[in-house]
Amino acid sequence: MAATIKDIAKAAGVSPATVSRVLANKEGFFGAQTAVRVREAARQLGYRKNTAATELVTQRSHDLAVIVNATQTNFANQIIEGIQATAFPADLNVIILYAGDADEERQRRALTTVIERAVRGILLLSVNLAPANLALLRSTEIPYTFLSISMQAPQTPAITSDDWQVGYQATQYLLQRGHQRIGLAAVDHQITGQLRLAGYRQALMEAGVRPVAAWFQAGDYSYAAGQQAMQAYGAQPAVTAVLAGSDMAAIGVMNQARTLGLLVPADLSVMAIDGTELCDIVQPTLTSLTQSFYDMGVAGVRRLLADQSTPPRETTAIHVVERESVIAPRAHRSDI
Amino acid sequence: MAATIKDIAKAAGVSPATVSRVLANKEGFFGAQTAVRVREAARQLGYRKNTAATELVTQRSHDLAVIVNATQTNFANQIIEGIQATAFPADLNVIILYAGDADEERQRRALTTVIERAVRGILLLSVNLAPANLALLRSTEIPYTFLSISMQAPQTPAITSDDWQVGYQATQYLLQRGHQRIGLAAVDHQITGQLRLAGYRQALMEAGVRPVAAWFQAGDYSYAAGQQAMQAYGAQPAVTAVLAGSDMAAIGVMNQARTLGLLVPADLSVMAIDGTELCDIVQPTLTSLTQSFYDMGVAGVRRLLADQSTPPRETTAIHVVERESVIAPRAHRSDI
DNA sequence: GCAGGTAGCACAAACGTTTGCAATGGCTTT
DNA sequence: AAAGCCATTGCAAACGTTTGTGCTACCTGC
Repeated sequence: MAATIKDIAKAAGVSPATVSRVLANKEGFFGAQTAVRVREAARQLGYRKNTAATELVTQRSHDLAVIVNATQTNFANQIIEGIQATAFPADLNVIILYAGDADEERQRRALTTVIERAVRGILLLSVNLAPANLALLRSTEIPYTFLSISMQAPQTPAITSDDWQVGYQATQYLLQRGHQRIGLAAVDHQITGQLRLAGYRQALMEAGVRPVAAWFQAGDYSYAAGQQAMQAYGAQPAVTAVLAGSDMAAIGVMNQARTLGLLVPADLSVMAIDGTELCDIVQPTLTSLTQSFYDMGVAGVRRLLADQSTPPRETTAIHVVERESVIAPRAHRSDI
Repeated sequence: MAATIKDIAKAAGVSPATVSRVLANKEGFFGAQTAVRVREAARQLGYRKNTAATELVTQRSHDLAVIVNATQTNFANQIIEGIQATAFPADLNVIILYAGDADEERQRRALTTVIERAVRGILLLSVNLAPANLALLRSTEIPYTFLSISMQAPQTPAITSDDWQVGYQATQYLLQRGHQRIGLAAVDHQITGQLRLAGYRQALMEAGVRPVAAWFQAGDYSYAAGQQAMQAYGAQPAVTAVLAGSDMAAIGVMNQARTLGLLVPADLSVMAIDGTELCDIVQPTLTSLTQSFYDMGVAGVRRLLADQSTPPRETTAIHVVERESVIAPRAHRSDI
């Protein structure tokens, strides 16, 4: 039914080989008027290239796969934008697959789909791969890189923020605004959370503040985790500021604080980690430690295109964006 | 390098045909111990199926393509969840492509990518296809369906909410709460916005209210569009309630209202169309006309799997979810 | 003891494309 | 005028898989 290169060859009175060369624009391999005839025939017949056939013979795909976890991290779009923008000029098509963060089976299926397609590279977008699936990924020759979060296993290539610095710099900023009793909420026990916690503690220590265990409320970066953390701090919180693991978590903290009768930032300062557009649309707007998600996407594609010679771990820039949710604690304010 | 079924055939001492049948589990075509030998050899060699070869010979893909516009509509995830949940049991892999809503070239590229891959079906997720691209899509034999928004062209299959009812029911709800002067903000001039506007006007008329032109502020469903609409209503708005085209737009309206010194809902009620999780995390929480996005995804896949015999247009359920952002207007309240 | 059936497997064609190699013919160079 | 070159094209193999057809050996039932 669908027209093939042979049909065009017949219609244009040339061989399939020539048709292939014309359609692929292999300059210098065909005459000008031949090209015209071929292209016209192709148009007439409504020819569509058969990617499967091409990939079979060339042994090479033009696809770059992005695997995203389903629990929608709201910064995924920014990373994907960066990926697209970089892949496009390199003549790569970006295809995105959703895998459950929790569901190992769905992860496996997404993975095998792209592996069997022999894509050019795989970008894993804040997905925590089950060990078996990581092994599966490693067993192929397809280059891959984790984005935004890295795996525990040391040699897995990843492009992330420097999470230790994330914890450190955010905490430093809060200290600098006069806070001492600072909470850290809704970061997990994986490597990302551990590093942020370590940076946070270091910043406190350097400022001569002994971190108290209750200031740290672990969680999974979700809105609910933020709520729970705030609930744990209570209506008379020991802390004057809370650093939340994500924008969503920060909003959870804020809303729960309000429920407890606390005003943000008058009674409690809140700072978010991520800095997506959510920070701007929420009231009060959220001061954040902002990550360069777009750059992560760009760097991810670059790395897949370049050779794997680059060091496996790479970080992108972070910076503090001041908005409304952080002010000096009561004790430091003149209005007391 | 990569092992093929021929390698397995050699290793297991059978023909490639048998290997293929074993690996495809074509029951009754091979002996039990043969199967064991083949599978073991495949495991040993780290065999990965070559999808390109399979698709070439079977002339059939197991992929279902979803094309999403880049301007991230925050309900896309829900639709995709519905798609995944339905596609998974049908043994379909879901691959997602981003196309710009504005960028015709990116649209075309996403489209040709999936067309040349001969996917089983194409789901277009709130994307407004340029006419040339719609023609391209139509020129293939691949079934497709628009989701969430439909095209002007009458015969394009689509699964959406009944947008007339969206406008009608939301307005009715506001009327019922005592509002008369009701604004409609940030819906576009395309078919979706037109229908909502028509439903809105009908509801007003039935209640004996003559809609005033200035009550309607068109826009593109974005946060900024919401802000602009509210700016147009001004600090002494003629309306007592605003129905916004999306959750994001509603938040834009609310924030701008606050900037103008208006309290929501005390001074102005705001109602959102969509009802995503944003409505719950914002302060005050947003009363919404909620769409069944998950169901849209489900219905979309069903339609592609079933034959095209079903009517081209199909709608999913809508309902009002009451939250905090709508109360009776001042004039109706006892506290005046 | 034989016709007919069946289980298990191999052969080979086919899918649509790319590409190394060879062939052709015209032109330039000496 | 022979030799060489270049532009243009065709031939045919190859990519890895699926599947219709045919073959062999064994079994069943009479």
